[in-house]
Amino acid sequence: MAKSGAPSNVMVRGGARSAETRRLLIEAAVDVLKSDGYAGASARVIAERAGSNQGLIFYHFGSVANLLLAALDSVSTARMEQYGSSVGAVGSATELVDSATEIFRSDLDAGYITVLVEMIAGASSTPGLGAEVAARIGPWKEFAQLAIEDALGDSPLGQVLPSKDVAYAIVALYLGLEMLSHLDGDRQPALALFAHAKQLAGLFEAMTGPSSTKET
Amino acid sequence: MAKSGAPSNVMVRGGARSAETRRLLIEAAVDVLKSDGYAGASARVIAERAGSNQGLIFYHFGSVANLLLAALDSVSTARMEQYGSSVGAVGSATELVDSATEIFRSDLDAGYITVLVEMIAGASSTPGLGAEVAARIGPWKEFAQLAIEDALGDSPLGQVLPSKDVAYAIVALYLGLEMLSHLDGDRQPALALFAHAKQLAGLFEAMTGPSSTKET
DNA sequence: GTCTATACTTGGATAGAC
DNA sequence: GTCTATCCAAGTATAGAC
Repeated sequence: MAKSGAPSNVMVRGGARSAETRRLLIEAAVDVLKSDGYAGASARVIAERAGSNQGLIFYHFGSVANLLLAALDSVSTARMEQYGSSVGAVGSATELVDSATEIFRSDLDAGYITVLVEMIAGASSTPGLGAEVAARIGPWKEFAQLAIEDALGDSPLGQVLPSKDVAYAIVALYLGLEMLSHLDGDRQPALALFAHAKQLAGLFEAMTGPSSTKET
Repeated sequence: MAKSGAPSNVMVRGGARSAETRRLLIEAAVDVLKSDGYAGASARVIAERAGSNQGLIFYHFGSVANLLLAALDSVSTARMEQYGSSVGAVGSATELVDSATEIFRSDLDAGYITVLVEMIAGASSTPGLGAEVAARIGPWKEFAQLAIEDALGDSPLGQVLPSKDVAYAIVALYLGLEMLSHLDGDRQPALALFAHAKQLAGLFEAMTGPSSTKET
């Protein structure tokens, strides 16, 4: 039963050729999600952008939805690898805002949040997809929560606001800001908000005194 | 040239029968956007839910996208009529949060924000749709801005934070919270946030003194 | 003027070629 | 094992019936 035949439902096949094809398709899927959204992400369009045949999508991933989930995974992984290190470096509210600003700007330019938004919104149209997407947002929330706890954990504000709820809000805000920025083709208003947030953070730190910052 | 014939690109036709068909189609379009999202909102699906013929969509609206825009207009209008009166009644930060909470809960149940989210996310896939949707978000931003100015206009916080930027953030947050709530099928985390916001508003009012509330 | 039947296009999925 | 040619369903749009 070892080397036997017909493509099963379970993905991930052996050959190096296969891996390369998969990589190209995932890359193209991410690209199409960014430019044409979920509704425009058909097997044909994705395959064409990958310079590949549309049938391969069903061979390698079983369905378009599965490929799109793989694309979301790819983006999530890339993002976490990119930012995972910068979490620990945060020590105060202003630094947290600075870090968040940089991450948001970077995410916006890379189109990471676009992919996430399109997958969330698109999930409504494909039965079963919602749960899969929901499961993949966990890391995004956890990442935000970790950053918040690192920065505000033992400060007065940290006592009042549960980090989990705040993380939820931050992720929601990211999604919403992406949508509006993307729609208007103008990221300026969103970035202006981060500038205000930094002002507020500074104000808050001044009010509660320098002792509120974490010392390692 | 008065009573002449062939359906032009410009919509809105005369008869009462026509108006009724249009109404049914718009209603169905809103419904389908809520349940199946933009990607699932095809002419066939919408027409079937309206108990109507799919060809009528193209006769009355010229394209599916135009019908969906009409659906968005319908939702926007209904929402503004529903909440327009409650804006003036707000006099303090806590009242503003209370009002916002109620509006958010109502929006969530009615599916208004779902329609908006789907249209924004879906706009990526249809050329030209983005600009149309963007133009229709103006009122939502203005509504939020007006409410904020009413509540915070001459308070200390109102001096620091430009109402336009804050309104932008609020709308973005609404969109994001809707997406997450909708995806998880759980509105509890989002509503918990409003509870926290009320705490903060109360804290803020206590700090700045009762003089910061508006007197009419 | 309003609506239905039909034409044509694109999309998902697979049977079969290599 | 990997990929391509082909099938059928679903989509948009319109020509023509009422």
